[in-house]
Amino acid sequence: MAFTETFTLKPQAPLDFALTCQVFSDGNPTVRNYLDGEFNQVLQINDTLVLIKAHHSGTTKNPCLTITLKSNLPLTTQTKQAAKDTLSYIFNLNFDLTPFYCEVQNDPIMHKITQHLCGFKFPTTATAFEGLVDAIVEQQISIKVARTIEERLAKRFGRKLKINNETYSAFPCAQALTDSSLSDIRECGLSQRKAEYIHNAAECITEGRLDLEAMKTNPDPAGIIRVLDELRGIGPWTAELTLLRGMQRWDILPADDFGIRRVISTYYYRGTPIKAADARETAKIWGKWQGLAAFYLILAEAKGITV
DNA sequence: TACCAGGTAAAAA
DNA sequence: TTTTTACATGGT
Repeated sequence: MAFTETFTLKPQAPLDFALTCQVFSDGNPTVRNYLDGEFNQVLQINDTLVLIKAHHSGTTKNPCLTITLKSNLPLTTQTKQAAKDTLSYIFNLNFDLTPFYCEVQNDPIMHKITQHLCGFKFPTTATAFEGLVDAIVEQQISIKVARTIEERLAKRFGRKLKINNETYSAFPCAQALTDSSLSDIRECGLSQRKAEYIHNAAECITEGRLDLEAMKTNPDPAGIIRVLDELRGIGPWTAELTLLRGMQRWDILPADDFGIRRVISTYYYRGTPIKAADARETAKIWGKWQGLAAFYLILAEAKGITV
C-alpha cells in the first residue's frame, strides 16, 4: 500500500526540463533516470524515503512540472514541502538564467550556444556528499563507467523503497559507507585507492570532522577547496567539481578536467590542445558563470552544435 | 587487442 | 623539484 501525492510546480523561466535531465537519460530506473519526459529518483526527505517523479509540460518560457510522490509512509505537509524544496534545489527551479545569458552576450560563441540551449540548468546533486562521492568515482574513468559504478553503490549501500513490487535505491548516506568494508566498496568496481578515499571521506563526515552541507553557505569557495584538498584522494579537480555540481557554485571551473579542456579547445582554439591555465583564461569572459558555461559547452558538443 | 576516459598519490628521476 | 606510474573498467 503506497501513499501518493500529486502537485504542480511553476519553475522560474526559462527552463528546458528535457535538456536539464539529459544527463540522466540512460540511468537505471531503480536508482535515477529520465525516460519519456519523466524524471525518477528516490530521495530521503527528512527521514522518509520518497519516490519522486517529475513530468514536464508547458514551454521553455512558461514551464510547468507535475510532481508525484510515492511512499510507504503517510506524506505529511512537512514532507511534501521538503520534497518541493529538494526538487527546487536539485533542478535550480528558482534560479534565473537570464543574468548568465546577458553576461555572455559579448562572447559570440557562448552567446550562440546559450541560444541553442536556452533553459538548460545543470542539475545539482541532492546532497554535497553525493557530489563528492560521484566526483571521486569519476576520477580518470569515463562518465559511462562512472555511472555504472555509482548505480552499484546505490544498489549496494543505499536505503531501499519498495513500491508496487519494484525496489528503488537511494544514494547511500555517509554512515552507510562508513559502516561498509573496503572490500564491499571495491566490489562495486572501484580501485582499492578510490574505495579508501570514499570510506575516509564518509568517516570524516560521520565523525563530525567534515561538514559538507555547512560549506554550501560558506562565502569563500577557495577556502572550501583548500579544506577538501586536505582529504586524501581529493585534489583540485575533485574539489572543484564537488563545489560546482554539489554546492551550486556555478562560478567554479574545474580547469584540469580533460573534457572541459577539450570542449574549450574545440570551440575557442580550433581543436588545438590547451592547458588548464588557457582554460581559466578563456573562461574569464563568462564572469561568475564559468562552471555553468563549461557545462553548456559539453552539452553543445554532445548535441553537435556548431558556431 | 590495445587504448582511452570529467585524476591522484606515491615512486622515481 | 619535476616526471612517471599504478589504479579499475566499459566502450571503441
